[in-house]
Amino acid sequence: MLDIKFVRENIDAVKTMLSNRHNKLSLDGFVDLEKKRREVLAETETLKAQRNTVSKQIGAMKKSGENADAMVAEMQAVGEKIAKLDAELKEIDGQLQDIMLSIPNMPKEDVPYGVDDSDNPEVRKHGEPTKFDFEPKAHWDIGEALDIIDSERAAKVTGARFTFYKGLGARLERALINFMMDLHATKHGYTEVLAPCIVNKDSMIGTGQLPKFAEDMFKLEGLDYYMVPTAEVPTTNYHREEILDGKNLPEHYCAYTACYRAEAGSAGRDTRGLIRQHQFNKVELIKFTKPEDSWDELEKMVDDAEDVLRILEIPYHVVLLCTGDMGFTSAKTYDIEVWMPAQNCYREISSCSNCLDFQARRAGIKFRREPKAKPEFVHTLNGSGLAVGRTFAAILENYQQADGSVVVPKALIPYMGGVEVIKKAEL
RNA sequence: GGAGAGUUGUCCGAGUGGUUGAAGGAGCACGCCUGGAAAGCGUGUGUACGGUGAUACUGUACCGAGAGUUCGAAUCUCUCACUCUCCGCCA
Repeated sequence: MLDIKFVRENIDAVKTMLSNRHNKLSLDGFVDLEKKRREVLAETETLKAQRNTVSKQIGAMKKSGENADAMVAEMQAVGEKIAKLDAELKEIDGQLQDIMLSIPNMPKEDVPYGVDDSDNPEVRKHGEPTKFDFEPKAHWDIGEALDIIDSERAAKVTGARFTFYKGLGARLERALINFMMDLHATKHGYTEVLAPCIVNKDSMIGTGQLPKFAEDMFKLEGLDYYMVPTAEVPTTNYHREEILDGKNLPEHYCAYTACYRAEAGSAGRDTRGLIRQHQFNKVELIKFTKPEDSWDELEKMVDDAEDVLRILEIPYHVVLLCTGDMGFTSAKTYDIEVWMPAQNCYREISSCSNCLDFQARRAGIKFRREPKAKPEFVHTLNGSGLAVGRTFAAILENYQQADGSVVVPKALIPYMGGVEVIKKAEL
C-alpha cells in the first residue's frame, strides 16, 4: 500500500504509473473522497471534543448534587449526530481503503516501460545454452521414461497439474530442497525458518495477495484460511504489526514451503511437465531492511539466488522486469531464467523483488533506529532461491544423456546418497 | 471436542461507570552525585489520524478484535480470536 498522503499529493504520478503498468484501476473520485473524509473527520472530532468536556462537567455536577438533566439531553442529541457522522466516515474509510489496497507499488525510476515479458531487457548471462549431439528431450518425457515423475497417477489421486515424484526423482527433489536451504542458511547467512503452509486473511492482505488476487489462491472451506502461494506470505508476516530493533536489521530469512496456486486463467499454458503446477516446492529468501539498504540488498539477493544455478552449473540469464510485467507489490524485480533445452528458451526460475515499504505499510512492520526514535517502515524484499520443481526440470533437460539417463550435478551427489547418474531401473 | 481462568503501555502489574494515556514497580534515556562505576536522587519515557508543509501546540481514537448500553466505558452486555490449566482424542 502506498502512503495515502503521497497519493493525494502525487495523484498524476500515480495515474501515470497505473497506465505504465497497464492497470485499469480508476482514481477518478479519489481526490474528492479523500477530501470529504477529512471534512467529516474534522466535524465529528469537534463534536466528540464537545461531548468529552460536557460529559466531564456532568460528572462533576452529579457528584456535587446538581441537576444536569438539561446537559444530558443536549448531549443525547450530539451523540446521535456523532453516530451518524461516524457511520458516514466508516463508509468513506471503507471506500478509500478498497482503493488504497488496489493501487500497485510505484516502480523505481530505472524500471523500463514495457507491455509484457517480451520487453524485459537482459541484464546479464551466465554460461551458454547446453549443446547436445542428439535431440534433447523434454523433462516430462525424460522423467516418465525413468519412472521418477508420475503425473497420470497424480491426476487420478487429485487432478490436473499435480505430480508424484518417485524413487530417485523424489530423492532429487528432496536433495534440491536441502542443498538450497543449506547453501542459503550457511554460506549466504540467512536464518532458516520452517513456516505454516496455511495462513489467515490478514496475512494475505499484509503481503498483497488480497484483496485483488483471491482467485489465484486455494481457500479452505468455511474458514478464513488460505494455502500459501509462496513462503513469502508466512515469512514476511512473521513480523507483522511489530516494531523491530534497528540494530538487528537487515534480517534475512530463508524458508522452504510447498506452494499452492489455483492458476486460474492459465488453462492451456504449460500443461505438460513441472513448469506450472497447483502445488510445487520452493525455497524463498526474505529480507527486512532499513530503507537506505534495500537496493543493495536486492542485488545481493539476486546473486544469492544465482549462486544456486552457478553451483549446479546450469546456464541462465537475468532479466529486469518491465512495468507491464512486474508484480503488484514490487518496485523493481529481477527474474532469473534458466535454460530449458527442449523448449529452446529461458524459463523463469526465480523472481527477486524489492517491495520498499509497500508491504510494510500494509502489514505494519516498522523499526526504530535508536531506542527512542520514531518508528519507520522497514523495506521488505523477497526472492525465490529457487523454485525447486523448475530446477528439477532444468536438471533433467540440461543433464540428460543420449541413453536417456540423467547425470546428477556434482554438488547434489552428497545429497543423493552418492548416486551419480539417474538411470532406468534394471528389469 | 468438554470444563475453567485469562488477554492493560518495552516488561511486570493495579484499576469493576466520571478529572485514567491509564497507579505502582522494572527497564530505558537525560541530568545531579563520583577519580570512575554501582547505589542514591531528579526529570522524562506510546502509536495512528486530523488541524498545518515543522523534533512546537492542539483535537480525536486506541487497555485482544468487533458490536452494543450510557451524557460518559479499560471498567457493564453480546459475538469472535488467542493464551494458560485440567480432561478427552491424536502424529
